[in-house]
Amino acid sequence: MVKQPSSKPTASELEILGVLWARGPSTVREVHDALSEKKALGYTTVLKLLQIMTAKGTVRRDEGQRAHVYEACQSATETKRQLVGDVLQRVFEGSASQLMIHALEGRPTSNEELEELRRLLDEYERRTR
Amino acid sequence: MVKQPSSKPTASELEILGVLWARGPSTVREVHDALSEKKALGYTTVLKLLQIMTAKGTVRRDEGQRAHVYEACQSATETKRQLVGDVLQRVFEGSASQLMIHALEGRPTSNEELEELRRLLDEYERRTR
DNA sequence: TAATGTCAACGAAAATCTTCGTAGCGTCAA
DNA sequence: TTGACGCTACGAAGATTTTCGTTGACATTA
Repeated sequence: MVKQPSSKPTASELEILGVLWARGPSTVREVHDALSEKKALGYTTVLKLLQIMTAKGTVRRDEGQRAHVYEACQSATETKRQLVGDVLQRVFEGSASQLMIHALEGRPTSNEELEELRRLLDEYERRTR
Repeated sequence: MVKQPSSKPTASELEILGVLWARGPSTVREVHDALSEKKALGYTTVLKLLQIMTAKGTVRRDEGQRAHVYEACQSATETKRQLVGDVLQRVFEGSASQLMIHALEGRPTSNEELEELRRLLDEYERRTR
Protein backbone atom coordinates (compact mmCIF):
# COMPACT_ATOMS: atom_id res chain seq x y z
CA MET A 1 0.00 0.00 0.00
CA VAL A 2 1.27 3.40 -0.96
CA LYS A 3 1.07 5.98 1.76
CA GLN A 4 -0.61 9.24 0.91
CA PRO A 5 0.72 12.47 2.36
CA SER A 6 -1.66 12.53 5.30
CA SER A 7 -0.93 15.68 7.20
CA LYS A 8 0.60 18.91 6.16
CA PRO A 9 4.37 19.16 6.03
CA THR A 10 6.23 20.57 9.02
CA ALA A 11 8.36 23.69 8.71
CA SER A 12 11.53 21.70 8.02
CA GLU A 13 9.81 19.42 5.58
CA LEU A 14 8.52 22.42 3.71
CA GLU A 15 12.03 23.77 3.29
CA ILE A 16 13.08 20.51 1.73
CA LEU A 17 10.02 20.41 -0.49
CA GLY A 18 10.92 23.90 -1.61
CA VAL A 19 14.26 22.65 -2.86
CA LEU A 20 12.72 19.63 -4.58
CA TRP A 21 10.15 21.78 -6.32
CA ALA A 22 12.79 24.24 -7.45
CA ARG A 23 15.41 21.69 -8.51
CA GLY A 24 13.33 18.71 -9.46
CA PRO A 25 14.38 15.22 -8.32
CA SER A 26 17.52 15.54 -6.23
CA THR A 27 19.93 13.59 -4.09
CA VAL A 28 20.42 14.22 -0.39
CA ARG A 29 23.69 15.92 -1.22
CA GLU A 30 22.02 18.30 -3.61
CA VAL A 31 19.23 19.16 -1.20
CA HIS A 32 21.71 19.65 1.59
CA ASP A 33 23.90 21.93 -0.50
CA ALA A 34 20.91 24.01 -1.54
CA LEU A 35 19.69 24.39 2.03
CA SER A 36 23.16 25.13 3.33
CA GLU A 37 23.15 28.40 1.48
CA LYS A 38 20.43 29.61 3.80
CA LYS A 39 21.27 27.93 7.07
CA ALA A 40 23.73 25.53 8.66
CA LEU A 41 22.34 22.03 8.70
CA GLY A 42 24.00 18.65 9.01
CA TYR A 43 24.00 16.28 6.07
CA THR A 44 22.48 13.48 8.07
CA THR A 45 19.78 15.80 9.28
CA VAL A 46 18.60 16.27 5.72
CA LEU A 47 18.97 12.57 5.04
CA LYS A 48 16.90 11.66 8.06
CA LEU A 49 14.24 14.17 7.14
CA LEU A 50 14.00 12.74 3.66
CA GLN A 51 13.75 9.23 5.07
CA ILE A 52 10.93 10.33 7.33
CA MET A 53 9.21 12.08 4.48
CA THR A 54 9.52 8.92 2.41
CA ALA A 55 7.83 6.96 5.19
CA LYS A 56 5.07 9.55 5.38
CA GLY A 57 4.56 9.48 1.64
CA THR A 58 5.54 13.11 1.21
CA VAL A 59 8.34 12.19 -1.17
CA ARG A 60 9.25 9.11 -3.15
CA ARG A 61 12.73 7.98 -4.02
CA ASP A 62 14.55 6.25 -6.80
CA GLU A 63 17.09 3.86 -5.37
CA GLY A 64 18.54 3.03 -8.77
CA GLN A 65 21.73 4.89 -8.08
CA ARG A 66 23.95 4.68 -5.06
CA ALA A 67 22.87 8.17 -4.12
CA HIS A 68 19.09 7.87 -3.96
CA VAL A 69 17.10 10.46 -5.84
CA TYR A 70 14.17 12.05 -4.05
CA GLU A 71 11.12 13.68 -5.57
CA ALA A 72 8.07 15.39 -4.09
CA CYS A 73 4.87 13.37 -4.40
CA GLN A 74 2.59 16.37 -4.49
CA SER A 75 3.06 19.36 -6.73
CA ALA A 76 3.95 22.71 -5.22
CA THR A 77 0.51 23.96 -6.17
CA GLU A 78 -1.36 21.17 -4.41
CA THR A 79 0.66 21.48 -1.25
CA LYS A 80 0.48 25.25 -1.13
CA ARG A 81 -3.25 25.12 -1.67
CA GLN A 82 -3.52 22.73 1.20
CA LEU A 83 -1.37 24.90 3.45
CA VAL A 84 -3.19 28.11 2.73
CA GLY A 85 -6.50 26.28 3.04
CA ASP A 86 -5.49 25.17 6.48
CA VAL A 87 -4.66 28.71 7.59
CA LEU A 88 -7.82 29.95 5.96
CA GLN A 89 -9.90 27.60 8.10
CA ARG A 90 -7.98 27.78 11.35
CA VAL A 91 -7.29 31.49 11.41
CA PHE A 92 -9.84 33.17 9.19
CA GLU A 93 -12.85 30.89 9.41
CA GLY A 94 -12.72 30.35 5.70
CA SER A 95 -12.91 33.99 4.70
CA ALA A 96 -10.56 34.82 1.83
CA SER A 97 -11.30 38.49 2.35
CA GLN A 98 -10.11 38.36 5.92
CA LEU A 99 -7.00 36.52 4.80
CA MET A 100 -6.38 39.21 2.23
CA ILE A 101 -6.86 42.11 4.60
CA HIS A 102 -4.33 40.75 7.03
CA ALA A 103 -1.89 39.87 4.29
CA LEU A 104 -1.98 43.39 2.87
CA GLU A 105 -1.84 45.16 6.21
CA GLY A 106 1.07 43.08 7.36
CA ARG A 107 3.53 44.72 5.05
CA PRO A 108 3.79 47.35 2.32
CA THR A 109 2.30 46.25 -0.98
CA SER A 110 3.41 47.82 -4.21
CA ASN A 111 1.06 49.18 -6.83
CA GLU A 112 2.31 46.50 -9.16
CA GLU A 113 1.22 43.84 -6.73
CA LEU A 114 -2.18 45.47 -6.31
CA GLU A 115 -2.58 45.47 -10.08
CA GLU A 116 -1.60 41.85 -10.19
CA LEU A 117 -4.16 41.04 -7.54
CA ARG A 118 -6.92 42.76 -9.53
CA ARG A 119 -5.85 40.86 -12.61
CA LEU A 120 -6.08 37.63 -10.66
CA LEU A 121 -9.60 38.36 -9.52
CA ASP A 122 -10.68 39.15 -13.07
CA GLU A 123 -9.10 36.02 -14.38
CA TYR A 124 -10.56 33.86 -11.66
CA GLU A 125 -14.00 35.27 -12.29
CA ARG A 126 -13.73 34.75 -16.03
CA ARG A 127 -12.52 31.21 -15.61
CA THR A 128 -15.13 30.06 -13.13
CA ARG A 129 -18.10 31.38 -15.03
CA MET B 1 10.73 41.86 32.96
CA VAL B 2 7.58 41.31 30.95
CA LYS B 3 7.83 38.62 28.34
CA GLN B 4 6.78 39.51 24.85
CA PRO B 5 4.97 36.96 22.70
CA SER B 6 8.08 35.67 21.01
CA SER B 7 6.99 33.00 18.58
CA LYS B 8 3.72 32.39 16.86
CA PRO B 9 1.04 30.51 18.75
CA THR B 10 0.69 26.78 18.26
CA ALA B 11 -2.51 25.24 16.92
CA SER B 12 -3.92 24.64 20.39
CA GLU B 13 -2.94 28.06 21.60
CA LEU B 14 -4.66 29.60 18.63
CA GLU B 15 -7.91 27.87 19.51
CA ILE B 16 -7.74 29.36 22.96
CA LEU B 17 -6.88 32.78 21.62
CA GLY B 18 -9.91 32.49 19.36
CA VAL B 19 -12.12 32.11 22.41
CA LEU B 20 -10.47 34.99 24.24
CA TRP B 21 -10.83 37.28 21.25
CA ALA B 22 -14.47 36.32 20.83
CA ARG B 23 -15.46 36.44 24.50
CA GLY B 24 -13.03 38.95 25.91
CA PRO B 25 -11.28 38.27 29.22
CA SER B 26 -12.38 34.85 30.47
CA THR B 27 -11.78 32.28 33.16
CA VAL B 28 -10.42 28.82 32.47
CA ARG B 29 -13.92 27.47 32.99
CA GLU B 30 -15.37 29.77 30.37
CA VAL B 31 -12.67 28.99 27.84
CA HIS B 32 -13.04 25.30 28.51
CA ASP B 33 -16.80 25.41 28.09
CA ALA B 34 -16.49 27.32 24.84
CA LEU B 35 -13.94 24.89 23.41
CA SER B 36 -15.91 21.87 24.60
CA GLU B 37 -18.62 22.67 22.10
CA LYS B 38 -16.20 21.85 19.33
CA LYS B 39 -14.10 19.08 20.80
CA ALA B 40 -13.60 17.05 23.96
CA LEU B 41 -10.83 18.50 26.07
CA GLY B 42 -10.00 18.18 29.76
CA TYR B 43 -10.34 21.16 32.04
CA THR B 44 -6.79 20.91 33.27
CA THR B 45 -5.59 20.74 29.69
CA VAL B 46 -7.00 24.18 29.06
CA LEU B 47 -5.68 25.41 32.41
CA LYS B 48 -2.20 24.15 31.62
CA LEU B 49 -2.25 25.69 28.20
CA LEU B 50 -3.25 29.04 29.65
CA GLN B 51 -0.49 28.79 32.23
CA ILE B 52 2.02 28.08 29.49
CA MET B 53 0.69 30.94 27.43
CA THR B 54 1.02 33.21 30.45
CA ALA B 55 4.66 32.20 30.81
CA LYS B 56 5.23 32.86 27.11
CA GLY B 57 3.59 36.24 27.32
CA THR B 58 0.80 35.29 24.94
CA VAL B 59 -1.85 36.07 27.54
CA ARG B 60 -1.90 37.94 30.81
CA ARG B 61 -4.06 37.16 33.76
CA ASP B 62 -5.87 38.94 36.51
CA GLU B 63 -5.51 36.99 39.73
CA GLY B 64 -7.84 39.29 41.63
CA GLN B 65 -10.56 36.71 41.76
CA ARG B 66 -10.27 33.14 42.86
CA ALA B 67 -10.88 32.08 39.28
CA HIS B 68 -8.14 33.92 37.38
CA VAL B 69 -9.23 35.89 34.37
CA TYR B 70 -7.17 35.54 31.21
CA GLU B 71 -6.84 37.98 28.37
CA ALA B 72 -4.93 37.90 25.09
CA CYS B 73 -1.93 40.24 25.04
CA GLN B 74 -2.05 40.83 21.31
CA SER B 75 -5.14 41.77 19.37
CA ALA B 76 -6.63 39.30 16.92
CA THR B 77 -5.54 41.57 14.11
CA GLU B 78 -1.92 41.69 15.18
CA THR B 79 -1.68 37.95 15.66
CA LYS B 80 -3.44 37.11 12.42
CA ARG B 81 -1.20 39.51 10.56
CA GLN B 82 1.78 37.78 12.05
CA LEU B 83 0.46 34.35 11.17
CA VAL B 84 -0.37 35.15 7.60
CA GLY B 85 2.91 37.00 7.27
CA ASP B 86 4.72 33.89 8.33
CA VAL B 87 2.97 31.76 5.72
CA LEU B 88 3.53 34.46 3.17
CA GLN B 89 7.28 34.27 3.75
CA ARG B 90 7.70 30.56 4.25
CA VAL B 91 5.37 29.33 1.54
CA PHE B 92 4.97 32.11 -0.98
CA GLU B 93 8.25 33.99 -0.76
CA GLY B 94 6.41 37.11 0.20
CA SER B 95 4.12 37.24 -2.81
CA ALA B 96 0.57 38.20 -1.85
CA SER B 97 -0.55 37.35 -5.37
CA GLN B 98 0.69 33.81 -5.05
CA LEU B 99 -1.01 33.52 -1.69
CA MET B 100 -4.24 34.72 -3.22
CA ILE B 101 -4.11 32.40 -6.20
CA HIS B 102 -3.76 29.37 -3.99
CA ALA B 103 -6.42 30.58 -1.61
CA LEU B 104 -8.92 31.04 -4.42
CA GLU B 105 -8.11 27.81 -6.19
CA GLY B 106 -8.35 25.82 -3.04
CA ARG B 107 -12.09 26.16 -2.76
CA PRO B 108 -15.09 27.72 -4.51
CA THR B 109 -15.33 31.46 -4.01
CA SER B 110 -18.66 33.23 -4.34
CA ASN B 111 -19.21 36.31 -6.45
CA GLU B 112 -19.94 38.20 -3.27
CA GLU B 113 -16.55 37.31 -1.93
CA LEU B 114 -14.89 38.37 -5.18
CA GLU B 115 -16.67 41.70 -4.96
CA GLU B 116 -15.54 42.09 -1.40
CA LEU B 117 -11.99 41.36 -2.42
CA ARG B 118 -12.10 44.05 -5.10
CA ARG B 119 -13.53 46.48 -2.61
CA LEU B 120 -10.67 45.70 -0.25
CA LEU B 121 -8.09 46.38 -2.92
CA ASP B 122 -9.69 49.72 -3.72
CA GLU B 123 -9.83 50.67 -0.11
CA TYR B 124 -6.28 49.63 0.58
CA GLU B 125 -5.06 51.62 -2.40
CA ARG B 126 -6.99 54.70 -1.40
CA ARG B 127 -5.74 54.49 2.16
CA THR B 128 -2.09 54.02 1.40
CA ARG B 129 -1.81 56.78 -1.10
C1' DT C 1 45.55 -3.37 -1.80
C1' DA C 2 45.13 0.05 1.65
C1' DA C 3 43.55 4.54 2.69
C1' DT C 4 40.16 7.99 1.91
C1' DG C 5 35.75 9.56 0.92
C1' DT C 6 30.64 9.15 0.11
C1' DC C 7 26.45 7.18 1.15
C1' DA C 8 22.28 4.99 3.64
C1' DA C 9 20.57 3.13 7.89
C1' DC C 10 19.84 3.39 12.60
C1' DG C 11 19.43 5.05 17.09
C1' DA C 12 18.96 8.43 20.04
C1' DA C 13 19.01 12.93 22.35
C1' DA C 14 16.90 17.32 22.91
C1' DA C 15 13.16 20.40 22.24
C1' DT C 16 8.42 21.28 21.85
C1' DC C 17 3.59 20.22 22.01
C1' DT C 18 -0.50 18.07 23.87
C1' DT C 19 -2.88 15.97 27.30
C1' DC C 20 -4.27 14.87 31.81
C1' DG C 21 -3.86 12.96 36.84
C1' DT C 22 -3.09 14.25 41.46
C1' DA C 23 -2.44 17.16 45.32
C1' DG C 24 -3.60 20.93 48.01
C1' DC C 25 -6.20 24.97 49.20
C1' DG C 26 -10.12 27.86 49.87
C1' DT C 27 -15.42 28.18 49.89
C1' DC C 28 -19.94 27.04 50.89
C1' DA C 29 -23.69 24.45 52.57
C1' DA C 30 -25.60 21.01 55.51
C1' DT D 1 -17.20 21.67 61.30
C1' DT D 2 -16.88 18.64 57.95
C1' DG D 3 -17.64 17.11 53.43
C1' DA D 4 -18.30 18.22 48.62
C1' DC D 5 -16.88 21.20 45.11
C1' DG D 6 -14.17 24.37 42.24
C1' DC D 7 -9.87 26.23 41.50
C1' DT D 8 -4.62 26.50 40.83
C1' DA D 9 -0.16 24.36 40.76
C1' DC D 10 2.79 20.73 39.62
C1' DG D 11 4.56 16.94 37.38
C1' DA D 12 4.73 13.86 34.02
C1' DA D 13 3.67 10.84 30.11
C1' DG D 14 3.26 10.35 25.26
C1' DA D 15 3.63 12.22 20.63
C1' DT D 16 6.02 14.83 17.31
C1' DT D 17 9.78 17.46 15.53
C1' DT D 18 14.50 18.55 14.85
C1' DT D 19 19.05 17.46 15.02
C1' DC D 20 23.10 14.73 14.61
C1' DG D 21 26.66 10.84 15.77
C1' DT D 22 28.00 6.29 14.61
C1' DT D 23 28.32 2.32 11.88
C1' DG D 24 28.97 -0.35 7.97
C1' DA D 25 28.78 -0.74 2.94
C1' DC D 26 30.66 0.63 -1.24
C1' DA D 27 33.60 3.28 -4.36
C1' DT D 28 37.70 5.88 -5.70
C1' DT D 29 42.40 6.68 -5.61
C1' DA D 30 47.16 6.60 -4.23
